[in-house]
Amino acid sequence: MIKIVNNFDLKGSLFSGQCFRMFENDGYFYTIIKDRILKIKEEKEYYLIWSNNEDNLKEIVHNYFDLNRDYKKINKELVSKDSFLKEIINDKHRIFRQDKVEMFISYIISQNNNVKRISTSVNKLCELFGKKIIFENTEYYLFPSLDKLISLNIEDLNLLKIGFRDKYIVNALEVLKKNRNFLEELDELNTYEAMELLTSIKGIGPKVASCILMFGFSRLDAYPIDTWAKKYLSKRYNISNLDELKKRLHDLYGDYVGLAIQYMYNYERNEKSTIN
DNA sequence: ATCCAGGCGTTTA
DNA sequence: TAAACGCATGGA
Repeated sequence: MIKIVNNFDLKGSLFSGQCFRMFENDGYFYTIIKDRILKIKEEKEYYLIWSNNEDNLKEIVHNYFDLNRDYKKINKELVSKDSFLKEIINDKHRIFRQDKVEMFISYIISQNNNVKRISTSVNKLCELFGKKIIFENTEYYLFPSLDKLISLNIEDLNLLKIGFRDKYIVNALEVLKKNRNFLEELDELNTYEAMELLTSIKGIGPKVASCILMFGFSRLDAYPIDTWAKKYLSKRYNISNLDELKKRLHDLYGDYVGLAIQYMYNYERNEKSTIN
């Protein structure tokens, strides 16, 4: 068991819709970092964390939850540029640094979909094709390995019941099959170039590409504008020309435009909160 | 029953 | 070239 300081909003960040394999059970939060199952207990001043592999766990957890970044400072900067953000920013929200392959696949599934069903589908993918792990007498399934993923065909993916998205995944996996280092190489590009490359893949549009970069590559200058963020933005801007709006947002918020948009998303989605 | 969900690709006017 | 439309599925 390790202890980390409770100075961020684990629950809110976990269930904000950025990750899909989290759950809460019997007073504990669970999430999975690659091959490690995390079981987390929230206490007043600390989070207590157990895992099937606790080697170097503290560092891995700090990295995953992005605890080394000074969000308070960034937020102060954002508010100084746009006082409207004051009522919607959250100094305790964190953008997790998740697995690139997992984000690549998960956010293709996310399109025209809701968080609950995305979660069900991603978990199903893991149960069908991922490695089983036993932790504290309970079974968990890891996200499938790259080898396993690129071996999957359309019939395999049909089992997920994700409709038209299955063929997009097969197509995207073709890219990884041709170049297993595609995502690592993508990390060498700037966000604009990475967007261009990702959206050149059939089935990956600007929204999905932004989320992959934001949550898999920690690019806070991406533009994850979904239906919720649009609802917020439509109150202040004419969103009929999305590219023009993105330019204005970047001018306003700079390299943290994605984080600013994330606050809008959280605010709008939580306001309507129907546990979706 | 109709609408919508962390949209995208294709067709149409 | 922008707007409209179809797409699979399931929950509200």
